[in-house]
Amino acid sequence: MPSGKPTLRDVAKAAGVSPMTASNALHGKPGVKDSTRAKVLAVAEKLDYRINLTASMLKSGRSNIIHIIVNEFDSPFYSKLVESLVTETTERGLTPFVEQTRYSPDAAKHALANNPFSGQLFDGEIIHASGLNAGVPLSAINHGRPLVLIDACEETPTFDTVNFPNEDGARAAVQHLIECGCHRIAIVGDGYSPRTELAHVESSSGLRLRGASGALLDAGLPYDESTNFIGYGSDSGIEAGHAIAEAMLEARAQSADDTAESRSPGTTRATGSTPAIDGIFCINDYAAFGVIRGLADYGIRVPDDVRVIGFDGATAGSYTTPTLSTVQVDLDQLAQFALDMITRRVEQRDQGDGRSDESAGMPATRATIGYTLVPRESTVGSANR
Amino acid sequence: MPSGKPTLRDVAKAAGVSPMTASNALHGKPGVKDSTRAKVLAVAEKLDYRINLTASMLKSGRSNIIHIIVNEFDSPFYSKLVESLVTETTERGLTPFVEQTRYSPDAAKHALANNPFSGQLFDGEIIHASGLNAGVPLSAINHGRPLVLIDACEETPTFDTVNFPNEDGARAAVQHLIECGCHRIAIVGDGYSPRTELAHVESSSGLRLRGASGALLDAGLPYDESTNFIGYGSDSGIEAGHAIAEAMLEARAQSADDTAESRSPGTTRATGSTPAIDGIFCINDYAAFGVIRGLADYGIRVPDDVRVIGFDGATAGSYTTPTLSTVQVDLDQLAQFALDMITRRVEQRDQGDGRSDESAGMPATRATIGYTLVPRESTVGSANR
DNA sequence: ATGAAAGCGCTAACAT
DNA sequence: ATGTTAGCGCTTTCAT
Repeated sequence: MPSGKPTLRDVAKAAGVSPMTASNALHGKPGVKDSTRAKVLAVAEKLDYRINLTASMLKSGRSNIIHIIVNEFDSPFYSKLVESLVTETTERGLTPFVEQTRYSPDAAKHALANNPFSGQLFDGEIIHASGLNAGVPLSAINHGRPLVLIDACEETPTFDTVNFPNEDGARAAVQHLIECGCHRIAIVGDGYSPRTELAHVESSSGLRLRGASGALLDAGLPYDESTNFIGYGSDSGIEAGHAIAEAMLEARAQSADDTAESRSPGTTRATGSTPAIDGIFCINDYAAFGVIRGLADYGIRVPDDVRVIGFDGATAGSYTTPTLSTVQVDLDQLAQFALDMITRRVEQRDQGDGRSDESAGMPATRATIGYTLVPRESTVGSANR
Repeated sequence: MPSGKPTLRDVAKAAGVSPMTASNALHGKPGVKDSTRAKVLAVAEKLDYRINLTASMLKSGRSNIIHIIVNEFDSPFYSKLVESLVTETTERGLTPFVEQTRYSPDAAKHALANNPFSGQLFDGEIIHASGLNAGVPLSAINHGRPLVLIDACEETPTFDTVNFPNEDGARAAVQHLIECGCHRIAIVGDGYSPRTELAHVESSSGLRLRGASGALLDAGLPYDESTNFIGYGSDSGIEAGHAIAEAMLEARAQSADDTAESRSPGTTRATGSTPAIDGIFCINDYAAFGVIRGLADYGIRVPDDVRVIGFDGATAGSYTTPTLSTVQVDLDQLAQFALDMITRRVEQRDQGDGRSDESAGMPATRATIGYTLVPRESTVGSANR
C-alpha cells in the first residue's frame, strides 16, 4: 500500500479494475456491473478512499460549490439569511461557500471578480444585492456564469433575481398599525422621499417606503417629512428612537400648552397642535430593536406609549422584550427559488453545445417570496400572548 | 488569442517568458528581474488572467483555505464568533470556509472526515468543540493535520486549543451580582452539579458553573439545587425564566404568609422563609435574553425585581431592552490565537522533511482569551447610562 | 461493460 | 535569472 492517501488508482488496483471503472462505480454512473460496483465500493471503504476534489475539479470544471455573498454575518437578518441559504444548498448535495462584504462594494466586487475561486471554482453564485447596484458593474464581472441576485429590485432584471415582498409587506405592516388604532405613524428607514419620487424606485428601502406611505395615504393619514426618521440598523435605530421620543415629548408638552391656552385665550399660536406619534414602522427588525431601545432611554414604553413593527422576521424578535411584531419573510422559500435558478442554468450549460461563449442563453427570471404578518407584543401587547 | 479563459501559458507567451517565470513573477517570488516581473504583471492584467486555484492546489497541495466549523449561524454567539474568525482569516490572506453542524456530532464528524475537501483542500481547521468531545473521535479523524479546537476545555489538551475564560468570567459575573446587593442568586445553565463533581469538569458549562458556585460560596451565599435552572438558548431560557418567576412569586407569597403568621403564632411551619431570588447568572447571553423574556411573561421586571447577567458579550446585548450585562469575551483575540496556532503548524509542515507521516510534531498548545465585565441595565439599571 | 490514452493548468525540481 | 521536464489525480474521449 502506498505511503500517502489512497488515490483512485489504488482503489482500482485493489479492486482489480481500471481507474475509469472505479471512477464510474464511485459516482454511481450507469454501465457498471453491480458486482463490480459493489467490489469497488467495498475496497474504497476499506482503504478509506476520499476523492481528491481538486483533481476532479481541474479535469471536469465542475465543483458543486455555490458561492454565497452577504453583507455581514453578525446581524439578526443576515445570520438568518445565511442559515436558510446554507441549509438549502446542503440539502441539494451542493457545498455552500459563504463570504461577507461588510457592506463594501469593493469587497463585493472582489468576491465576485478577483477572488481566485470566482469563475473557476464556483458552479453558481448568490449575492444579496442590497446597496450594490451603484458600485458594482455586475454585467462586466459576470461572464455568463450562473448568478442570482437577492432583493435587487430591478424593474427589468438583468440577472435572475429573488425579491422580498417589499412594497406589499410594508403596506401590510402599516395597515396593521392603523388597525391597532394608530393615527400618527412614523417611518424609520432611509429617509423621506416624496411620493412622486417613489414611483420608479428600484431599491428595497424605496419599495418599503412606497408601501408604507401608500398605506398611510389610503387611510387618509399624513405622509410627510416630519414623520420620517433615518434608521437601518441598531445604532442608527437608537438615534431614530431618540428623535422620535423627543418629538413625542414635545407634542405632549405642546398639547398641554394648548390646553392651558384654551383657558387663557390671549396668546397668538398656530391652531391645532400636532398629535403625538403613536405608531412606528421600521424598515427592518434590526432598526426596530434599536428604536425600541432608543425610546426606552426616554422612558417611552412599547406598546403602551407607542406601537412598533419591523420587517424581516428576525429570529430574535420572538424572544426580545417586548417581542417584536414584524413582517416575516419566507427565507426558506427564497433559498429554494435561488437554488432553482442556479441549477437551471448549470444544467443548461452542461447540456449546451459549449459554443455559446457568453451563454446569453435564457432570459433573466424574477421571483418574489411570500410573507406573514406576525403580530407580537410590540403592537398588540401581552394580551396576545 | 485562445478561446477560453487565459491560462498561465497564455500570459507567459504574451510576455515572452516561460510559464515558470510567469508563475514566479505573479507570486512575487524572488529571483525575477523587476522589468520581467513588471511585464508579466502588465500582460496578466491586460488579459484579465486569473490563476486556476484548482490546478495550483492539485500541484502544490496547499490551498490557503481554513475550514471553520461552528454549530450554527443564526445565534447571537455564533454569528459573532464567525464574524471574528472570518475577519482574522481574511486579514491574513487566507480564505475562510465556514460550515455549520447544527449541533449534530455526526455533522461535525462529516465536516471533519467525510467532507470531500477535508484533508486535501484545507490547510487547517478550526472547530468550536462544545458538546463534541463525546461523539467525535477527533484523533482518529484528524491525521496530523493542523486543527484548533475552540473551548474544548480539556485539562490535558490533545489538540491546540483556545479556551474561553469560563471559570474566571463566571466568577466575575456572580461577584458583580453580589456587589449589586444580590443575596439569593440563581444560576441558569446545564443544570445543577454538586461542587465535588465540578472539581475536574472539562466542559465549558461545567467550568462556568464552577466559577459561579465558587463565587457564591466565597461570599457565604448558598449554592444548591433549588437555585439551579436549565437554560442554554432562547427557548430553554424562556422556560427557565418562567420557572424562576414562579419561584419568586411563591417566595413572595410565603413571605407574606410569614408576616401574617408572626401576628397569629398558632401555625406550625418551618422557620425562616426562603428569600426571593434577586439575581440571576445565565451561562450565556442567548439564555439570558430568553430568561428576561420569560420573566416578563410574569410581569417581573429586570433589573427592578431581579438582576440578570449573561456571558459571551453578544452584540445584541447592547441594544436590547434592558441592555444586557455580560462577560464580554475577546473573540478577536480568540481568532488571533487560533490562526497563530494553525499557521505555526502549517509552516512546520512545510519545512518538515515530509517523512513524519502522522507528524506528531509539536505538542498541543493551549491558550485562554481575555474578558471584560460589561455592566449594563440588566444589573445596574438605567442610572448607568 | 470495461480499458487505454491523453491532458486539465499549474508548480517542484532540476537544468542552464 | 530564466527555461525545461515531469506529473499532481482525476475524468473525457475513444477504443475494445
